[in-house]
Amino acid sequence: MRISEASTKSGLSADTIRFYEKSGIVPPIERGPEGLRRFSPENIEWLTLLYWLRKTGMPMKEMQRFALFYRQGEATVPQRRNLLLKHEQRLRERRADLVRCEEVLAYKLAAYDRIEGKQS
Amino acid sequence: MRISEASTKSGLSADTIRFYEKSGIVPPIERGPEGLRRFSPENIEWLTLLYWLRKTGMPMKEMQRFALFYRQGEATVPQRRNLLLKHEQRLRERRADLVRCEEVLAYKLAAYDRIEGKQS
DNA sequence: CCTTGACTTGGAGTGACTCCAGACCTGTAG
DNA sequence: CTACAGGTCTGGAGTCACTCCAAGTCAAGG
Repeated sequence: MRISEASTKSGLSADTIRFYEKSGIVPPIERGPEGLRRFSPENIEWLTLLYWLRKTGMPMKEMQRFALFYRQGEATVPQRRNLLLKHEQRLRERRADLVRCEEVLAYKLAAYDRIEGKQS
Repeated sequence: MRISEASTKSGLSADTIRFYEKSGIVPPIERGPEGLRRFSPENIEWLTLLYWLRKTGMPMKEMQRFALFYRQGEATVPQRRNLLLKHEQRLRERRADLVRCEEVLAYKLAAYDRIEGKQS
């Protein structure tokens, strides 16, 4: 399949996919005889994983390391597991931040309610 | 108090505070006779709120609008409330993303377990 | 044959910082 | 009194992770 379909299936924009390929986060994609990229189902699975990792804040450098391990085959599974575990940790921290921010907002909104209550 | 203390109390770096002042997200801070910024407790409260808003992904443009309303006084409380409610919505979406990503990671980690199980 | 539309590349632009050079005070130690 | 360290100032360059654009190629439809 071509880049637009790969984009809708993975969630990444066509530009981002090309950019990731240039940066080595996505392996060089096969090309058809006309020079267009032809994506395999594995490519899509990889892109979709990248979509979630970046959406939840994994930095590019870490994605690059992850991609490097991925290209080196199954021997690197322990390293890859470590990277994912580290990211899980990050997710927990982010969730704590969200909860903390919700509290701050609730406090602010309550203050607004008091101000508006006074006015009316 | 001066900028380093404002930084540790709010969580924003001194550079970011200066950058926010240039961008109008923070009102112009009072200066002492030597030209150094002197932060009031209100300044700190505002910076701390900004710290949480940006940490949870509010874009700068929205912070600018929020700051503009803030400087226009209590009459703009309804608009400010709307912005915060919109951000609350964003928080919920982000939390859903985190949860979804945790599922994806759990699935991947389980796949790694199967691979390693085969090897050993 | 001509147009439409998806795709290609390289490069410029954007958002939100982050870092740095060089200058200026202020306070302490010698 | 001088030397030096520490904190702050400004303006501007650098970074990260895209995002958009111009100019070109190609394939299919009318």
